[in-house]
Amino acid sequence: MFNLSFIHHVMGRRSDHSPEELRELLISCGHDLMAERGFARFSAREAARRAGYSVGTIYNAFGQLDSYLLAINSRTFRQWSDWLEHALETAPDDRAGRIEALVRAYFGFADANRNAWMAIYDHRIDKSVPIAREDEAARETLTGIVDREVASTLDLGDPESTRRLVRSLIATVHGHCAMWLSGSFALMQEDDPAGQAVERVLEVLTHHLSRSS
Amino acid sequence: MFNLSFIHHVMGRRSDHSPEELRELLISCGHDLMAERGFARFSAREAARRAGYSVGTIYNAFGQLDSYLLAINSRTFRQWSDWLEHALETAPDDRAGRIEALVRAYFGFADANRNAWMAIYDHRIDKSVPIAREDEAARETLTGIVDREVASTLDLGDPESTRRLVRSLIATVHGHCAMWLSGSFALMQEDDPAGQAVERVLEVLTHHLSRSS
DNA sequence: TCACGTAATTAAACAGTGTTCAATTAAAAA
DNA sequence: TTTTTAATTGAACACTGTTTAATTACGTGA
Repeated sequence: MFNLSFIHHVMGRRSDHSPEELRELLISCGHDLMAERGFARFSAREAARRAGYSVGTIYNAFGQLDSYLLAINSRTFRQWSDWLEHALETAPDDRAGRIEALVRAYFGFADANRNAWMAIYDHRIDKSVPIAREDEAARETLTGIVDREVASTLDLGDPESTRRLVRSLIATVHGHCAMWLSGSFALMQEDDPAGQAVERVLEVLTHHLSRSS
Repeated sequence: MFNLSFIHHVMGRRSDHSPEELRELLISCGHDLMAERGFARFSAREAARRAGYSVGTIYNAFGQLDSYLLAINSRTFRQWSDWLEHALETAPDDRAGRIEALVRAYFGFADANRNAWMAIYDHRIDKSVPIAREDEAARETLTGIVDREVASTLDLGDPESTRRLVRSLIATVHGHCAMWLSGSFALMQEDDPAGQAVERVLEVLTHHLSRSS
């Protein structure tokens, strides 16, 4: 008969990666692929291939594709938080200066990581997908930074009001950033969307400062 | 031989639809499909099937898929503009009242047409795709409405400054709306994002009104 | 009326995708 | 060493978008 021994399959339990290492490896390769291709052209097969595994391994490690994508985006969230913290370290000491640094860093990260950043919002998950504790934490860390910064600038009587305002300001900045990267602002011939966002945020903050004093 | 005459193909030029009618039919079916499935699960094959044609006809009529999707989203833009105009007709006569009506209608349309509305932002086109004049017009009509309303409320000396502010306010409202429909606000326990957007817009407008008077 | 050329329409082919699953095999346990 | 367990695979399935050769309805000219 024919000799088919040259078809060599590496399978079975492998000791070269522990379960945690494997997840880490897959997330790392997936994140790289997401960064260079973007969400629409992301491929689980290709991500697994780059990690030296096949598709099934992703389903093994994450259960479903959505959980894998969630984990990839969580990595982006953590990088984003680090980026913001780093920018705040070298920010001027006055209130407006720190807020401006924060907003510009928000834009800066999105600009420097367009595909990965947009993937966060491209990935729509419905409620049936369980969100791991660590994925939730990665997202909360980001809003936590903004919470902290705004709270040190602005102290409304009710902490709940401050919380709502912070969310609203995040949405404001997000809107500018999203429309910028989607090209809507280019059509509108606005060349400094970050600057506009900074102005809006400061206007709103001064409005609430004068009200609360 | 076998009698295969029961396999009946309807092809060639068909007189039941003029080119314009065909485009209209495809856009209509595509828009319906987009509304019920959303961008991620949209299928050109299925859209063509519903129109009674096959995929190739879409490529015939629109050249490339991106142009077809652009046309579908343009329909959403026109419906959106109509929705806003209609809301403004029954709005209170004072300035703040009209602005609030506008913002709430912005949210109202997005809420009532979630999939179609999100598809506008889900569809990323690169610069190589030519944008038809009518597609551009559909988008300009929407910003035109906001331009008009804000201009009647606020008259900064420089018309260019007003234009930039209007874009920024659109981004502000868009940010709130996008984060709302993506579920980010639900996680943040904000139950009236439209109200928050209205407040931010009015705060910014009053700030600029007091500056210019 | 009939043939001809044009243009609309199709099915099929191609290279991908996500998802599932039986088969395989490496490693751990007995 | 044998048995059990669990990780890994490739193939199968039903879909995508995109391109293209083949088909055929239609308008036109003779």
